[in-house]
Amino acid sequence: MSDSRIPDKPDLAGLEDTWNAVWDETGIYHFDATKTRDEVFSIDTPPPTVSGSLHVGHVFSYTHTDTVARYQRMAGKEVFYPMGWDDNGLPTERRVQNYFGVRCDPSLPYEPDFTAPDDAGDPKAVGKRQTISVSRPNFIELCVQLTVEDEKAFEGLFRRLGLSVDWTRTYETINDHCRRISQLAFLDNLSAGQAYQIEAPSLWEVTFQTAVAQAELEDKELPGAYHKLRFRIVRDASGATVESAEGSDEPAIWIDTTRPELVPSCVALVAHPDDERYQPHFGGTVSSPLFGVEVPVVAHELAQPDKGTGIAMICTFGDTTDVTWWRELDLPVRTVIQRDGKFAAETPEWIPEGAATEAYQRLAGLRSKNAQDEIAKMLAEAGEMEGDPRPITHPVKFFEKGDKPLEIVSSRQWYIRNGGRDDDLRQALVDRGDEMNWVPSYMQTRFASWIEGLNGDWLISRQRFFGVPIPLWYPLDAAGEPVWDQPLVPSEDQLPIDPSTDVPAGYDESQRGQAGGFMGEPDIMDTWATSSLTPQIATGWRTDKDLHARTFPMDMRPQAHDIIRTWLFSTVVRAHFDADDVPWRNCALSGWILDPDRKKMSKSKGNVVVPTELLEQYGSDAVRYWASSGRPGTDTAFDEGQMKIGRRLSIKLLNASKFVLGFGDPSEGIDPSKVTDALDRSMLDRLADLVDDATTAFEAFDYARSLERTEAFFWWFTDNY
RNA sequence: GGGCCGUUAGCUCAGUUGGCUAGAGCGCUGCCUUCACACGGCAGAGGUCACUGGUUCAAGUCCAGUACGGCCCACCA
Repeated sequence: MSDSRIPDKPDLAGLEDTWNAVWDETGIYHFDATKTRDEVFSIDTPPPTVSGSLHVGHVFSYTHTDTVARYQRMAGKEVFYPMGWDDNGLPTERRVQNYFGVRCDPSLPYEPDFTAPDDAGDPKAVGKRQTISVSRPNFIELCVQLTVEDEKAFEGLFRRLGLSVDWTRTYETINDHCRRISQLAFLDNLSAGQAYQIEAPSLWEVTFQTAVAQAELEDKELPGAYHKLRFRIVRDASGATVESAEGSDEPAIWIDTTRPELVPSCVALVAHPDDERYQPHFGGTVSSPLFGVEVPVVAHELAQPDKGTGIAMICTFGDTTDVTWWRELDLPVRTVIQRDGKFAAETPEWIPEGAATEAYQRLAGLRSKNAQDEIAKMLAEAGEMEGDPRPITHPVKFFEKGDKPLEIVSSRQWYIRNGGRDDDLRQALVDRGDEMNWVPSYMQTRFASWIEGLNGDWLISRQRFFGVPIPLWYPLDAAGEPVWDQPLVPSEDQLPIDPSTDVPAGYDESQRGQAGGFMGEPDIMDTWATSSLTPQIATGWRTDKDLHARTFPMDMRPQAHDIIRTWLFSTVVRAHFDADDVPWRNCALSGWILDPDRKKMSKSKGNVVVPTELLEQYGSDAVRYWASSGRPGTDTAFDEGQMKIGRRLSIKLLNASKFVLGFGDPSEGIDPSKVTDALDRSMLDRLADLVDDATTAFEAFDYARSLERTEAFFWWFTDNY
């Protein structure tokens, strides 16, 4: 250190560029792949979604991880710190569609010479131009083409923020490597019996027309209404026909339902076995209003005597309880709502001809909401509904990215076992939580309670077009029907494949869709099916055994607490199967950035604060200072005041450094044991305590505590020493 | 309905196994253009530690309960 490096007037401006250039030239953050596992600290960095832009929340949580990375490096560890970009999923799919004016059609063949339209990216062209259909491989190419620009911008911002990432180690979740790992892991799961397909009722999004998983659900409080409907009693428990007594009302059971439109798919009425009001009717039958379909009255302990009239109609399927009842009581399937969310045009075969069919035809083609209004009218006209519907609000299940209530339809889907239907596996996964250190510790409770509350396996197939394809084909029998249970599996060296354009061994393209030929699996995998493999992707599982051995299980997974049930849990499931181990030793959960606009400064600001502006205005160190003041797992208010303080602290630090360096060249070295002045020794003691304190804090991933202590010491040092 | 977290100065928050008159920063008041720093320094005002009980020589800290705020989960009749 020479005096010429000490400026007369220390200034923050340009520090980021200066040091980024040095870091780049020296490759100081490049991973040294010769270090052994115990010398390495490896980080499973969350890949941000590259559609859209980074926001202050990213700056916040990625800074936390970076402080830990830098601490570990100072503590002597070789830090493995890669970065991924997530370009799977609906947001990217939509963005590619709009940007290029294309639509993914897996039935089309790959066109190697396809180029994007000239007006790609032109906002004026959106919605006006003719949509071009392209094959899935072409669509993926366009996605990569579009996201590479975003990735550059993201990388630029992260570099400016000072993240000590190894920028030579990046991945995109849709690239060949990730598709390969994703398909490889799936095929492993398949051969181990951990992945399976089944035709079963599952939650269905009618807008996107795809199945969704339990982890992607969200409850919304919606207005609804109880409709009290009459089911006439047909037979008693002995099977004898029940006649109405002379002059009195026909004997009937009244039920309350919020979904009267599902009366045509009613398969039974259910009440609690202990409910004395309905015990006499168990084993008997009733006739559904309007449609006159005779259904049994059954008993099941899930029925709640205090809800509605205490007896419910079971429809296939109105809600997840219906699925349970249908399965456990061995009831038939009578589906009326199709995958597009509309009532089937054809009158179902179980509905009698005549008035019942006429009634059904008034519902045919309608969506649930309209059908509900229509049937309420009919029920009222027919005198089958008592009084008016009684408005209530109730929770309704939605896909977290959807805007229509989910329906339940029966379809063939792929699942990965996750303990939802297997107590031993469930317990094994809960126990994996004990093998990991949780920061903050109470987050483990969320992990465990999510697993304990699972009610089915992980549904990974999606009826979408963009994503990592399920790497299978099916032979077609002589009648041209797929033989689902004999999938054609690609070999490992073929991966990644796209069954919509690639051909299984022993077949040629001309046999696609032909009797005696083959068909590709049409579904893709859920984005989490790939994201759950980020440790495997980053560490070179099955592709770079040497690197994998030096970095896996990883040391740290930083992530937000809202995706414990999705990303964190699914990653644990995958590592449990793939490695019989945990994916990482430490889970560091970060909190949210609370929007200050909600509190007070919404209009006064007017414009959205983007991270680049913050970094310009306050400097990276100041923004990092603010981020680091948010304690692990704690939601933190966006606070420019903290950034101002951070900026002052940074300047103070530069000036104090200048002052200290003015005393001479510190590289001469000072032996602390030779310091005799009481004042000096006192300061050094205090410093040693601080180092202990900060080290302890960082070992526990508590960067905020470390900052607080260090800052306090620094002010004491400059003021008093 | 079940569970988790929180409630300390006007604001944002520290307070680690219970232990000296409860701390910091911001903001506020007053003073200081001292040669590292006015992007600074010094001094000061400001708190029934949500509430109620309990354990203890001693409780912001432990226990029980209550209230309020937030989050997660739950079978939509």
